[in-house]
Amino acid sequence: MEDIKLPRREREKLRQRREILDTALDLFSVKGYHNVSMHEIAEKAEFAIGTLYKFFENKEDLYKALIMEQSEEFHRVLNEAIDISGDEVEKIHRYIKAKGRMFMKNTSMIRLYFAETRGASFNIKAGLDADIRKMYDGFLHKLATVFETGIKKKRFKKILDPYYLAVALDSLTNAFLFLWLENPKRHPYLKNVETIMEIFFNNVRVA
Amino acid sequence: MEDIKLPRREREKLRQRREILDTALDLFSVKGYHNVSMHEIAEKAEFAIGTLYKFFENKEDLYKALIMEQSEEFHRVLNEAIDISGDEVEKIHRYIKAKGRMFMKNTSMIRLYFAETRGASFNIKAGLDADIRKMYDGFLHKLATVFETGIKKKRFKKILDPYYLAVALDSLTNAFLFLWLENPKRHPYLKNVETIMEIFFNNVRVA
DNA sequence: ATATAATGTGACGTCATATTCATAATATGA
DNA sequence: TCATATTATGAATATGACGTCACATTATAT
Repeated sequence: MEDIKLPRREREKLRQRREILDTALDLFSVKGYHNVSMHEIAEKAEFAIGTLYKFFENKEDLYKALIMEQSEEFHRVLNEAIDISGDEVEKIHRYIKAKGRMFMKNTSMIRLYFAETRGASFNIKAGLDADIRKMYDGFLHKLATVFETGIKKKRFKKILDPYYLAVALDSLTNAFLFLWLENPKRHPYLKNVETIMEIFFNNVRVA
Repeated sequence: MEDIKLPRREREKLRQRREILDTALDLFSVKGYHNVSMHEIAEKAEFAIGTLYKFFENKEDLYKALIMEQSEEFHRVLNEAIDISGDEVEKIHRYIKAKGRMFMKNTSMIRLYFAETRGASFNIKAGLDADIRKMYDGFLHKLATVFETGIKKKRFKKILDPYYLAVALDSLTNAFLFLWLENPKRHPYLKNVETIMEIFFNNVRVA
């Protein structure tokens, strides 16, 4: 975060770049990659077509820049949630809540993010997908270490591979966040944070 | 299934239609809707372009026919798994296994199916999405009744909304099936069926 | 065997969209 | 202020895909 002392011209450029990306995010997240034209982005962002090509090689390049930026922000927040100190259950609780906040703060971003990590990403020919998967899996492994530590400390049962626990928890949070996306009033995520904790940490079956 | 006694010509037509759809499935599931042209489908299926338009109004129509057919088959099998008699845990076990079999039998279909039900479906303008969601949600509600009955019979704790239990279970199975898709040797689903049952029916936390 | 109907074909028209580049507008600094 | 460099513009071009339709091929009936 040391972008404070750039030459005026450079800062101006960055600001324009940001405006283009923000506009593109709005459009892509609602209509999808193939249903948004460069003209549309240019018009909505109030730039000429040519200007877009000053900032990005081509449409795919613009899209990649957008996705990478958003994904990095998303993962930064999630990693932070489990990095700061606390016991294992706390960390997990924090992660579930932080993820929820990220969703609520920017649903556009989320829609795009999931188009890339979930449903096979058909938008972009190659490269991007792999990068994001790597970040995603990196986070899952980190989450797995939380479980691993919990098991070592005998807080959690040692019945399962920690990585699988991480995968399971991640998928549960996604499921409830999707419910929330579809119908926020009917399925308030904050209430369901506890549901997730229940499912994960308590028996469903009667002993 | 009473298509045995159609006039020869009609049967021939159906066979051709099927060939087109099968080819389209291969292509769409790998490259996505927008990266497959009608020409490409025609060529791979060894028909002329014009012939495709004898069977389907347009590209979108072809795609819809494909998705609906595949989705119906998928849900037919899942519904069957929880319809036949047995106690609630058995039904759930059967569902998890049936879903796994469907994945393994036809991964192409699955990729397409998830592109539609998961990641926001940007492919098709309207209509299809809603139909599939409806089928999907119908199934979830049916799965929920299994939990509901289980709770009534005091097999399951009454701590959670049965619908949420269904959503959670569905999402867990998806997560492990995605793992399997990515790396079948490393993450064999059949072994993970038990993992899923463990997570769902046993405490993770030490009592 | 021939006429007629049904079906299959693929070159081509049309259109949408990505990208380019000559020119205009603007900024810089002497 | 004016010459020069930098940046923005958008009309024009290149590309590629959908979908049509006049014609070719094949099947059916007399």
